[in-house]
Amino acid sequence: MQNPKLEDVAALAGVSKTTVSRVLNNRGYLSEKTKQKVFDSMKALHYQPNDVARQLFSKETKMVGLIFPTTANPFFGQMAAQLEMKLFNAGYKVLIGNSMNDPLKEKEYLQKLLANQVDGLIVGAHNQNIAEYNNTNLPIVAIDRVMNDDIPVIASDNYDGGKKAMTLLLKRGARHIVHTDGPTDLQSPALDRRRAYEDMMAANDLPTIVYTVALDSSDAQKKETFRQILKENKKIDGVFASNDVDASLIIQVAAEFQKQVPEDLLVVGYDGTETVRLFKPELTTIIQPIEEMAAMAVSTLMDRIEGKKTPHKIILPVTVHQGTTA
Amino acid sequence: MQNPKLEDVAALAGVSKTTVSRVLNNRGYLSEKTKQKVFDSMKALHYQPNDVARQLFSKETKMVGLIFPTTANPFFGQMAAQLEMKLFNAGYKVLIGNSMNDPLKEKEYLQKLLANQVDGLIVGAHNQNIAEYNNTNLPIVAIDRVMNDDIPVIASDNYDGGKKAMTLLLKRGARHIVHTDGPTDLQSPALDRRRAYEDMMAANDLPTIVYTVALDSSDAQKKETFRQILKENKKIDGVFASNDVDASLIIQVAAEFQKQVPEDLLVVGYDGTETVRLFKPELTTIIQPIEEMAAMAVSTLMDRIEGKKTPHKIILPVTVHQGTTA
DNA sequence: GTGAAAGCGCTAACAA
DNA sequence: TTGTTAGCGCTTTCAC
Repeated sequence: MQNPKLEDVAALAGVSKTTVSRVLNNRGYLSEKTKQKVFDSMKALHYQPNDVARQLFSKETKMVGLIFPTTANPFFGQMAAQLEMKLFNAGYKVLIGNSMNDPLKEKEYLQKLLANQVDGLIVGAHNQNIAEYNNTNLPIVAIDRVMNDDIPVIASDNYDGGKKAMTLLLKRGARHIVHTDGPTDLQSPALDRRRAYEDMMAANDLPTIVYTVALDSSDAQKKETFRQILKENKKIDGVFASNDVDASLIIQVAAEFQKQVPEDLLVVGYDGTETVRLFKPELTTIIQPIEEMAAMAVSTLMDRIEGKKTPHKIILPVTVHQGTTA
Repeated sequence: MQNPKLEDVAALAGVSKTTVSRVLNNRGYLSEKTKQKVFDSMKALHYQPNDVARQLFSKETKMVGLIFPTTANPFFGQMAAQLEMKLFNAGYKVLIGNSMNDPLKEKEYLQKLLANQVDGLIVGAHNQNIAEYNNTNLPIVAIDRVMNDDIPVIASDNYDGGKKAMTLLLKRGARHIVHTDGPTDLQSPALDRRRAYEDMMAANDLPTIVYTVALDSSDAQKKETFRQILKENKKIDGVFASNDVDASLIIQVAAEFQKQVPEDLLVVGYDGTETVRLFKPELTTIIQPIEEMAAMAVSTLMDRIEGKKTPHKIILPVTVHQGTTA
């Protein structure tokens, strides 16, 4: 049999659709007897209200779209899990899209999510020039990404994180420090890490050496870049990587070059997910407060959905995970 | 302004709703001129069809629900990412729910997803006795979990994986081998790993030592269990852990006991995600073919949705990642 | 306390 | 080639 509908319940209980709807939503005056009859009929038919019909009427879906590069990356996987938990507690379901750093895919997702009438969006993906984000007045919150003046950004204190990382390297005596970075044309708060690097190097009269790593390059391609770094910079004695994946790859490549970490090369990563701290506790890294960021993202989105004013930028503090690599 | 609807487009273009709908779905005969008029009006109004209304009519949402323990775990994070990609390519959106190994939450999710009229479900969560799974004739596919006779299971070859792990340990001379396992009351194909362990130990006339690790215990709690293991089994020289997280924790605990890996203790893990191979390449582990499993799960689900018959059990081969821990 | 009827935005028979 | 009308399953005025 097809799924029973409200009408079937009404027929079985011998009441009108209105009454069943009232019981369902606990609205208006109802005699106990009627209520009971209706409940019994619902049970008997295994009745399940159809949310799609409700959504059409109420014009809200209680769904939030998440657009992230990929949950396969521990940072985003953990962020997604935290967001999902907090949205669940706020009564929202989560429609997820992994953009894989592909602008086309991101655009398609955005369209699908809009078509699906999501009540809000949390974006952690990193593509440029997706005009559609501006064409909508859907509540949106960005994570670690500046989208436009109207979309609030949740970020960790990237400048301070960069300073902390550099302090570690400089204290341990590194002088020829390389920084790996994402594309600089992205308006990302993560650029503050680079600024901190540059400022600290300048303050110590040291020349900066920055390599850009494309977001969509494979691990193999990244390794090739890192081999290049080691070849081109014989005196390199420190690396401030913009994330823990890059840091790990660099450590692997360093081994190929017979460079010991930390003896010959100090390495500091970035992100400090639980996963990396579990699997690679020796990696010194800057911990982003994922849970707090998720909490702020969700509460900010809820504020937006309720039409409240929200700050444009929310910055949360980072901490250091002291391993042995720096 | 509110989102424009089909009617607004029709009015602006000076045609009927039907015509606009036809243009939208490219159905029936339409003059080029009319089409153009309609397209222009859609552009002018930034028209976006409302999928909720379409879903109500078509009775399909093109959404698939995913119920997993948590995407924060690399195995599930990668599995979710792969499933999402493949479902996207098949034209489906993904509603995700992290059960956090909480039966109540899993039940709530299931209800929400059913209410939301998802077209299918892929379940990787591990709770027992959720009757609702049987009460529905929604197409469902399970990953690494036996749910009932009617729900197809996608799993990797756990028995062979267990054998491979044990072979590694035995070859390197381990004799007092402990196995850590999930709860045995779950009807999980992962139990085959344990069977393989028991069979191999028996074949070598060795006594089995199995510890059960609750799924919802924290890393700290797990570590406590592992300290116990080392205390209670002074002669232990090998561990076959049921997953890489446990393996990592055991290695950490072993260090507390001044046990060197692999000199004093051989360790083999399970799962072999890209993440663990990146962050902890030294860990010898059994690689589950996540991508292939995701592909089979999706194609099986599609078959189910189309009403085709599907095999009840699909088993995919595992491989060994040879590190230095065994 | 309860019901009849209209409508959420869309699609598809059936006409024209 | 295009329009009229009914209806997807639900909620809510408004009337009794």
